[in-house]
Amino acid sequence: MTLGRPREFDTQKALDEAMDIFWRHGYEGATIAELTAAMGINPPSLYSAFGSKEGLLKAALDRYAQKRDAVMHDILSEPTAHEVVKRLLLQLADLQTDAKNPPGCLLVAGGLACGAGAENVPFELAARRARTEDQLRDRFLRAKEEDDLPPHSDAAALARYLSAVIAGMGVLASSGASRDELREVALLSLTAFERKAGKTPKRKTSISSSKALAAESGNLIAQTSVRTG
Amino acid sequence: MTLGRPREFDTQKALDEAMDIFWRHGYEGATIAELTAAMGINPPSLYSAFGSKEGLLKAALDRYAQKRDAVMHDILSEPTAHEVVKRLLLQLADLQTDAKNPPGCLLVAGGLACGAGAENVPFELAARRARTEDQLRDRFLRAKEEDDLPPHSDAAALARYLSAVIAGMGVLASSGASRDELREVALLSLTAFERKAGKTPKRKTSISSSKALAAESGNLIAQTSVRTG
DNA sequence: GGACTAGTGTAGCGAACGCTATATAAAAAC
DNA sequence: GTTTTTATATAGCGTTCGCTACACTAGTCC
Repeated sequence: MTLGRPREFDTQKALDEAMDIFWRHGYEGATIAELTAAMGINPPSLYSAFGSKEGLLKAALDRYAQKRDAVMHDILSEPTAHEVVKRLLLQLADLQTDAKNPPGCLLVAGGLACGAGAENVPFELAARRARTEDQLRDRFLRAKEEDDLPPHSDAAALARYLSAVIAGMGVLASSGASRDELREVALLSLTAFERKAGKTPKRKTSISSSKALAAESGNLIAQTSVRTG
Repeated sequence: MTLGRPREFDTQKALDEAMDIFWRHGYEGATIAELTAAMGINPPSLYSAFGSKEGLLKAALDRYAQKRDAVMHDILSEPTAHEVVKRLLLQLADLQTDAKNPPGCLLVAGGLACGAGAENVPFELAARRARTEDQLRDRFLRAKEEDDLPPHSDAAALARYLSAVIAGMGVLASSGASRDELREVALLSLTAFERKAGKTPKRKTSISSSKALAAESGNLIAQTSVRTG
């Protein structure tokens, strides 16, 4: 034991609860009272452990990144860029609609635009999103070296495109899109990573989504109008 | 003149200013003090004209939709789905990085997740986003009827995919992406709307972005790391 | 044991929040 | 003119915000 009275709460469990609140209500929408209630502690414990509300957010984001990196590591080790992207997007469709988490992505729902006194929160979230983009860019650069992607392809642009799709899926998910709807978006996004006919014998579905999901399309309009209402 | 003392401020100009504040700081980050200062009025005038902070947001969103519909009307009248999408995405890349507005999209930056007492703000924004998605779906249904899109294509899924891309571009823009970076995303997104070889003689660039933008790719990594910093 | 260090619970700080009571000013109605 | 109606400016309402002073407790160190 280090010194003084030992901490009575589990830091990581508390951070998981804080993460959930930030995710669900955004940084500015999450109040200290709500956070401490969810974490099962009192304000002084929060401030002695994390310094400030923003410090708590950063600690929660670190934990978020930690979990995400574990997933990303597996995905990035897929043999081809196409498989990396396909698995990444389909897994994100699952994660962003997983009932264990709030819908969408913490790095997007946390707050894209904040008020006075929280100006660097959007910046902080953007930095975390950029990390994933950088990982993808590096993976695509490797794919070019391996002749997996054509030499004229722009790894940075492809990574940025994926970054946009991922964020967009997060927005859709946070407004109630279903898992299958997100999977359709994922499969359509994949089009940009398909080798064109003549280069390789492989040909995938082009404009429509996969057959497996086609049956779902009947009620999508109804679901869309629910989101609209 | 109707009755009583006439209003001294221009409602639409005031709404434009309010829109700017909501756009820049989000719903929860925008304070009444900041809004009234930007609108050049005092709180009682705001509340007599718009009822509440949320009422002001809705009025600002109505004005936003009004401007957006004017743009959408022209775009949707392009002859083919491909041209609709191309013009839409490229124009959005311009709009979301136009110095006359805050970066990104009000319907995304306004608030994806809000705290207690503002629960229906994210819902309201989602409904406005869904409207654009519905317009696109209807346009793609028409394109199918005109044999402009293949009969097996899923208009709703394509519209949802675009909705994701648009939102994603908004996220990127709000974290400082440049106009050219967004244009690259737009062109890559367009891949999902290209007829495949064998169907039509036309062939566009496949994986890399257009040649016109290729020259920009050299400093994109640097710009990305600025976003990261 | 006593000194020291650090976490916990209560209770509440000052500031900012969304919003409004009140008095006054500017127009139409008569 | 007087009355009626609505907008404006000042000033401040009650509440909630992020955060902390304080007293106390649970440990290590000697």
